[in-house]
Amino acid sequence: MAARERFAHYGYPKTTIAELAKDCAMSPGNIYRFFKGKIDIAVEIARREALSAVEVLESVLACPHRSSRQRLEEVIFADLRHTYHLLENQPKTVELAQVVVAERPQFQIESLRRERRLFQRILHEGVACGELMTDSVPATTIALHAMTLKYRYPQIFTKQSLEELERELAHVLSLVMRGLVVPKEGAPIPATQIPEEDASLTLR
Amino acid sequence: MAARERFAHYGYPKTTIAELAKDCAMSPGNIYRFFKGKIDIAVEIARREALSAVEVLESVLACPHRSSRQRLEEVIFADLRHTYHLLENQPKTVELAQVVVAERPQFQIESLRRERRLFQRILHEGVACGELMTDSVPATTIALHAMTLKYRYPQIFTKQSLEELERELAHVLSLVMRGLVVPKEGAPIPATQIPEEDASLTLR
DNA sequence: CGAATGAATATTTTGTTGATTATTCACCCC
DNA sequence: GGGGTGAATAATCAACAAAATATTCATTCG
Repeated sequence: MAARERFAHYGYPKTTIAELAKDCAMSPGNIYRFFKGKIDIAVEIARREALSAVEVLESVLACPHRSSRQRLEEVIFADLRHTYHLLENQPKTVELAQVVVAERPQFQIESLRRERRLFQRILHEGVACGELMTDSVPATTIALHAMTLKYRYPQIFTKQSLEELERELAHVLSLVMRGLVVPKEGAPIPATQIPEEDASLTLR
Repeated sequence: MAARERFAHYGYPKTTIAELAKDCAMSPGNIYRFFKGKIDIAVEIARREALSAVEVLESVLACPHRSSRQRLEEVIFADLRHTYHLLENQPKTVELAQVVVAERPQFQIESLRRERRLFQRILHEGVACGELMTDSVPATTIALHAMTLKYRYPQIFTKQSLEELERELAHVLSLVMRGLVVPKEGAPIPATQIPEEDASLTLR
């Protein structure tokens, strides 16, 4: 359904079923053979959006020559940048997401769960190869996810710039990594560096 | 102005200046000799509320026989419990706070700053007595504050119970303390225990 | 004259109505 | 008969009027 452009351009409430039907060369009534209601169209669009965003993040896992710490950090930074740019450049898409979450709370829960699973996978890997240490991977996953919540919903509380948020996130990660990373032969655990903005991770 | 009861009972929008004036045995016009507008009355109430809340938290600092870690943890837990109970039992007070923040964003910024200062004081102390270690107290303060943001605005994103939030917070603190606490003679850093709910810290 | 009033005015909220839009469904076409 | 239509109906939104309320200020009071 390429008519998601309409939502992105005119916004969810201002887009009518009649218009959508016309785009698809259908009658309004026929739309309801594919979707139970208008909101379900939005849900489907948001679902694809969310899946593709996670897929992009997963590409970080595929990169070789990266420590688990780096992977974790890059995923979290990429996430911050992605939602930040969305908020700035695609306000209508954000509005769509808000409508979906308001109407279908389950949607958000599942999105967050997907993201946590990504964290958990990286943590597992890191523990398995002796790079990270933790008593309990699931508990640490939840903690890590909760600690970085602010960077998943930036600009909701504070109106900070991306640069400020990145600097702050670097401090947060430095602190948490000191309790997570296995030190190398007495050397202190280095502070987190803000990674390069990777076009392939933030584009769209 | 004891007529704050009205806001707490009927809510900010449903309380009229005329009622407030009657409570004070005044004419409506005379209120404006004391407050610039209706919102300023709410600001004053919220300000006192916020100050007394911080004062209560500061009483934790006065307690002897407590490590810096314990103090930090107790302040954060007390904060979570305080706002959680407020949200449950005093919805009108929370509404008041939201109105104030919406109208006067500066108010929230200053409340957060006060709280951060409290964190910073504890951190300083801990570093001074060799109990905690960090490169930079200010940076760590900001990081700690950001990491615990979820527990300062509970139930806004998720609808978790207080018990869940406390368990989660304990994991978060365990993780961060491993990077913050100076280990004692090779012994591992213990996990965070959920402190007793101290009536003097959560009452009202 | 400063403190206070309360009627006058400005602003915000509430309620109502008409129009727009979502959804259903009896009916048509291939 | 399955896939589709579009008029009929229900739900929602937008615009406007009426009512309630915040704020001002000329006037009074002590």
